[in-house]
Amino acid sequence: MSKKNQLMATACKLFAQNGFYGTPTAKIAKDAGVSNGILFHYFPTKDHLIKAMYFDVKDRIFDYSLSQVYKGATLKESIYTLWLAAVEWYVENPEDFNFMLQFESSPYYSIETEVSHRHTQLTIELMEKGLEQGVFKNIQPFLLFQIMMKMVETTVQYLQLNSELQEDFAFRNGLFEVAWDAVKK
Amino acid sequence: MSKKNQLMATACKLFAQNGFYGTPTAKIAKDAGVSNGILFHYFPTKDHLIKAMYFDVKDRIFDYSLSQVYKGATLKESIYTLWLAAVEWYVENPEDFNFMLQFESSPYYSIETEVSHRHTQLTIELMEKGLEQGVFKNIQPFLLFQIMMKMVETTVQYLQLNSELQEDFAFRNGLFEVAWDAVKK
DNA sequence: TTTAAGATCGACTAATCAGTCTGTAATTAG
DNA sequence: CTAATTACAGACTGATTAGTCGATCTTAAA
Repeated sequence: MSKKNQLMATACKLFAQNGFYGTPTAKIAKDAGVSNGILFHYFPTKDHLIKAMYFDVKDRIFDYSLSQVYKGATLKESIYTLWLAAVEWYVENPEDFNFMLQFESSPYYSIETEVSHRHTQLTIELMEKGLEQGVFKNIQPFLLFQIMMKMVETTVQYLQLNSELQEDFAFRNGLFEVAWDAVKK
Repeated sequence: MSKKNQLMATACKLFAQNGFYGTPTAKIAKDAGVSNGILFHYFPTKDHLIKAMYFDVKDRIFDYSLSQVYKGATLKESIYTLWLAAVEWYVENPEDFNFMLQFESSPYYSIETEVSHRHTQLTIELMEKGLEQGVFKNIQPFLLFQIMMKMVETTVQYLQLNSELQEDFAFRNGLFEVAWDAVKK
């Protein structure tokens, strides 16, 4: 792994443990096994690092999600696949999850950056399709997207607290149905 | 307002704007119009202040919620009232909302503190009642509680972005039905 | 009136930390 | 082979900031 990625991975872990506030750049560099200077070589400021990490996580989830969907899937299948991919990614990568949680409720986050990402756009397109087909309640597509994503959050958080359920497919499927029932007409 | 409350209110606003990280204690004291020293007279450390604020907000919401529920309400009515009270409180007090959002995804937060609060306990009791009556899907009461609370979050966030909907009762009711459809059998 | 306890102030400090700087290896290009 | 660019190290610093401290004021009890 490149030192840049090493730094981001270490930062992710430390941020999840101690928060942005409680994590000095020096410690990130030290734990990553690189020099202090190199951090600021790749990221002009700590804030740049944090923002870069956000896009990095988003990108990785998006790539994984795309690898899971298949052509010819029905609308519900596609949404299910995207939903589940997000859940599984976060269960496998809890640091990513905790980082995102923190980031999205911090002053760094803005809706614009969220909406601009391909992952969001793809999901919203699916929601629009569902609205056209009349399968969803009459709710703006972005809000539908938010509702589904919040259910991902809820699911992952619950799985973190009850790790014995992490292999339980039925449980996850059940929670997808909860999310689906929420938005379906 | 006492200086202690003055400090908490100011801290709430500043934390919402700049995050825990970006808000020095000196600025909190200055903006609150009190001395630096008095902050540490009431709160031994910045962390104590942050945790005290969490319980303060929780308490205030709980008091408000209780004032809204009435005896003889059906189960769904009670849950609706609690749900709506939370939404309205946060819409009226956006700093409280942003503070809680940040707090609950920070390392300060733990499930134990959440569960120990009367507000959580009351809501969970209602969920248990609903399970007995067979109106909910077969899901642990705490998870039911989480799902409802996440829908509060989603609703408030959306209302913050679309302030023209803040007076729209139909919209809020609609979103409660979304939440209800999610958990009902 | 005296006394004690808490409230309030603001200057001060010790430590921390984001970001700089200078110099050196490694890599790439010409 | 050489020049230039990029990767990397780690000591250093200026600014910031959490928390301290002693002094003064207020309140209320005794």
